[in-house]
Amino acid sequence: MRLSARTQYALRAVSELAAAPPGPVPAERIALAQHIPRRFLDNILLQLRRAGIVHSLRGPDGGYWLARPAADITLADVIDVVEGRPEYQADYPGVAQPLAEVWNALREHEERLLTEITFAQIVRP
Amino acid sequence: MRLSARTQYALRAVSELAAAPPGPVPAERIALAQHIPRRFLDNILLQLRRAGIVHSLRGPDGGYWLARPAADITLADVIDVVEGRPEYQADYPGVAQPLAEVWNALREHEERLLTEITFAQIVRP
DNA sequence: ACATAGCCGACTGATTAAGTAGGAATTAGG
DNA sequence: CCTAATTCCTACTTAATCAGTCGGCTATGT
Repeated sequence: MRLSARTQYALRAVSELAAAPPGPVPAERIALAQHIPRRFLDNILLQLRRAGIVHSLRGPDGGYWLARPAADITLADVIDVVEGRPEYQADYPGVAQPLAEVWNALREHEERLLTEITFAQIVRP
Repeated sequence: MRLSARTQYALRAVSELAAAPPGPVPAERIALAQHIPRRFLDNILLQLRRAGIVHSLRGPDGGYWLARPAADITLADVIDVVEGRPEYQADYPGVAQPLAEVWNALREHEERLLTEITFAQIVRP
């Protein structure tokens, strides 16, 4: 379960939005709260917006907020956007073939967890 | 659960050794059976030998074999050698803190599976 | 108008991944 | 001893990915 810094930042940013009271949260606030490099965060939030995870508003009192209720956004939703769907295929010849089933089992377990946990659960443990 | 090509090759090579009758198996044979670039495989087998996973013998009729019974070598044993132990640490401020526990849960499940499955199980499913 | 935000593509420097190259050392058989 | 098979070892190369950074533009509320 390797997650890039970018992905972890994205998850933390969304957590921050999920925990915030309604209304736009400026990127600056998120950056400070989660110790994320400001410019990099911009970049990530842009990606999340394009994917429809968050909405945004420019100008004073602008910022970002969740496009859906936190209970409807799973960890997998965010990871998929930032990390991209992993193409998995196994060409394991002969005796090594059973290895592929181990990866499948692991991947499924991972998938199940990540699609079950929402940000509502994260911010209210 | 991201595994580098190197790691997957290592696991497949060990599987091949686990499935072979007693006696040295030349790298060439493994490379052919598993479609692994020959030189690269050399490299990997060297690492496995240094880690004490396999033994080797040079010269004609030389090759590699498992240092221990296949039932005593787990997937984790090989992965740890090739991939190196992952340093995990989480500095998840504030509301994002619960994320860390999700990673822990995933990592533990992964760990459990990988340390339980041996190459004896892989080659005799 | 002005300050405060987000929007956007391009760029950079460091690290890792995936092999390759060239040859030296060892072993068995004749 | 000679030869062929095979492992051993260091170093190199090439491409991709990662983790940001930069410069400037655009929208919005007061």
